[in-house]
Amino acid sequence: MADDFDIQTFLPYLLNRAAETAGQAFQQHYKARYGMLRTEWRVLFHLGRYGALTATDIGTRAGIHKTKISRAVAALAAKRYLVRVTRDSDRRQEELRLTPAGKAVFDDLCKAAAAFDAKLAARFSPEDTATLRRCLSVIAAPVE
Amino acid sequence: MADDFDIQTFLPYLLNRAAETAGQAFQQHYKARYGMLRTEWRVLFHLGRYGALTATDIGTRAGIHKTKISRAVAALAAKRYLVRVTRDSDRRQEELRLTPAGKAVFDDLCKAAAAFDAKLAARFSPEDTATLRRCLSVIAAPVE
DNA sequence: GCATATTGGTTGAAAATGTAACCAACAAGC
DNA sequence: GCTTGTTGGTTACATTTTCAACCAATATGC
Repeated sequence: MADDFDIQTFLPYLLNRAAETAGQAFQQHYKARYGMLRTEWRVLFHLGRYGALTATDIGTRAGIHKTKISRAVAALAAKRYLVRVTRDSDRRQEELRLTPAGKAVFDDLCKAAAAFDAKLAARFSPEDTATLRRCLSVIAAPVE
Repeated sequence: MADDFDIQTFLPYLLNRAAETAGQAFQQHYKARYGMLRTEWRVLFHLGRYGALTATDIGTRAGIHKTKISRAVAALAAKRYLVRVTRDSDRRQEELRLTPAGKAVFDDLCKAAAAFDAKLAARFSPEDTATLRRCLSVIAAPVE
């Protein structure tokens, strides 16, 4: 029977609820202050952290579908947070680069993110936090 | 500067990616086989596990907004997986009950869920899995 | 060179979600 | 009784997401 199974401990359910709670709480920073959507913040982040990338690069690294990237890039470009530079080597590709304004937002959000992360992690012992991050990385990685 | 912060270890990001990977993988069971959405599966689950509840009850327990519940209940009713019984004590409330068909789907999905969960958990030591579940529960709980 | 397939990225329509307004049943004050 | 406020639940509309079709640039086979 199904009585020995409880959704309260079901990992996909727990993961989703935890992700939603944490995500909602952090979204304040990029949404309220900069009117950004989650995908926009992620794209911004990747560019700030890893330098100029193409849309496909970001999609691959972050596991985001290209249509979502495309729209996030358009939104960020409209906000003047990034510029697109068509590559000479292959004129289909465009390199995305943060503008100074985009870099400033990135810096600000990184600070907020680091603080937020620290506050979350502070609820557990360092060992548990490390275990948590490790397990999450494993689960997030595409199945073997 | 923002160089000491990496999104790869940022908990909201990790949580979201892990939740998405796990959720996508499990969704096969309820989506492909029964044409259900995630909220539908959750509502079904709560009814199967905890007996007759009202829409508001489920929303409170699962942290789902009432419009999502409302639509999920309508979809489940259309599939004849549940029936609504207006309460005499308060005719605004409707008790939701699984039909035999709904119960059968619930049983099947519980089996699949238990197997899926076991497979996920098997990637870690029992201690780490316990830590993972505990941390996720804490994070998922509304902030104090 | 030319035809075909592939890749980077965008666009449009359909599905799903979020927000707010809404309706009916109840409760409280008077 | 009548007004006002609250609650359970649905509906309408705007925003997002998803899916498929699409266009242009490049690569491949001949």
